[in-house]
Amino acid sequence: MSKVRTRFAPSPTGRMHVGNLRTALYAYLIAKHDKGDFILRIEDTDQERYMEGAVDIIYRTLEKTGLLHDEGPDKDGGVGPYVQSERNASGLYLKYAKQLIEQGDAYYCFCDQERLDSLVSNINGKEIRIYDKHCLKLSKEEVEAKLAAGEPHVIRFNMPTEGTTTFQDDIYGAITVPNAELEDFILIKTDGYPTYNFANVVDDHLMGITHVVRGNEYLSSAPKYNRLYEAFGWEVPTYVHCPLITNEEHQKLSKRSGHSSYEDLIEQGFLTEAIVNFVALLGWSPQDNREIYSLEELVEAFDYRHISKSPAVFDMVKLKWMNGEYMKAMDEDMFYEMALPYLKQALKKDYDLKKIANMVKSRIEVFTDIPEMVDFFENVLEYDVSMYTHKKMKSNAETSLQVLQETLPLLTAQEDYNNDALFATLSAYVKEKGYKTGFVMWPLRTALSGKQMTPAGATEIMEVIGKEETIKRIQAAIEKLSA
RNA sequence: GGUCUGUUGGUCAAGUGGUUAAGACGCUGCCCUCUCACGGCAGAAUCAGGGGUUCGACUCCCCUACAGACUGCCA
Repeated sequence: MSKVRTRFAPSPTGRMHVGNLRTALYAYLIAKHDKGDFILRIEDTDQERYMEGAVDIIYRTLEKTGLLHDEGPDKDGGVGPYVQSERNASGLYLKYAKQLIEQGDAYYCFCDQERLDSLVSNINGKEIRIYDKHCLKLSKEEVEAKLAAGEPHVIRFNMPTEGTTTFQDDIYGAITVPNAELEDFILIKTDGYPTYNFANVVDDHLMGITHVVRGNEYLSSAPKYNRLYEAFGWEVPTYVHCPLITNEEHQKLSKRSGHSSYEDLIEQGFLTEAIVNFVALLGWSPQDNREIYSLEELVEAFDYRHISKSPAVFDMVKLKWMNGEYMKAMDEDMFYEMALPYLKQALKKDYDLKKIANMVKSRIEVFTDIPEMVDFFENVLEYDVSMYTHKKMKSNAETSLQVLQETLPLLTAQEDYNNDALFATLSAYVKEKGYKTGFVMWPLRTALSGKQMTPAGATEIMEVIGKEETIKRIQAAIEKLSA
């Protein structure tokens, strides 16, 4: 059994879509689970869609997610170059295409756009175009003459019009398609670049790829690759098609849906580890019931035969939950460091931010939750007096006013403003009066925050904002309640 | 329209002829509690429909329905 070699072959057209990320992840896991090689190949044959900087995004994303490649443009493994435009520059694809022409498996096509458009038929509002093998009928002399005259042309594969082609996918099983459906697809474009269909097959073979991992959207076109492999007499690799990831409407994730790319998710406050973990479980599940997996653990547990066939909805709610799990499990210092920018967004004064970070740690799901959760430390926003009424605490505006008036002197006399000391003082008051703790704490917390809920209790808030500010806020609340 | 693929609770899913049909997210309720969150406990909710095959089908076959993908000189 030869060493497993998988590849991730993205096109540099923009940010990395989560579907792509998962494909990369699965390719990586399949290779690494068997101690194989994971190869990065850049498929930049589409000059129109090529985006400056997109290659860097690919490198950066793989680096950050830990999907480190063993071979690639920056790591020669002996089967390079690993960038298709560079491979094309050496005439590689043309050479193979010409071989096919000589064998009669491919032919030059000089049809222009106008003629191609005349082949379009409209069925139920959809444009269907089937090439009619027009140029296959050209004589060798005619072809030579057109070539010599420099006429624009493409090279097409000569597909049989009858019979069927079957290919084997390790997830979906045998898939058979009528050859008439396969069409004479283009191998080499007018601009001299190979199409994805062609470059893919040639490169996968030349690079010794054993498992081709790709999205399910290629499933129906896969049989045409078999024809190509057959024509070349090459061994067909193992195919692993991954189920689609869809949005809530069960449609293929689009770039417009907001949660589509890895970088978008990072900007939305998610952690890389959580994204990788989550995406791994979309279309694959481990043998046990565990859900939290590090990349290393995924490598260990991953068995691609358990990849499912049906599409999976990308559920932001569950991603958030998982992200929250990672947040809670995170080392305090690390969390503090990552939360800092978000804390500073809302907090300008001098606080013990480390303390606030810890308050928030078990309460947020994404970093972007932070600012609005802590903004009350900075100052109390306008709130309604009805907030003092709490059924369970048995408090209302009147009782609250009384509690605030009675505790104000205690808090004024209090020197030690740490949480425990404050709580002890107030507890003594509660006990003396025979109240319930919440009956006293609710109005205090409300007065201090103006919020229905806060990431800290009344005394913790006092500790953070200090005596002066505490007194000030309680006085303001008394005034508000007296009015 | 054609081709291909899929269909277990709202979502992710386990399940491969005999199960009380796991688990997770979310939801609801309760407990804990200086609010919320965390944590703990409990609960509601699923095999698309119809035919077969079989002693027995979520599991195998067929049909229907629905959904999605593809149908580019894009990948």
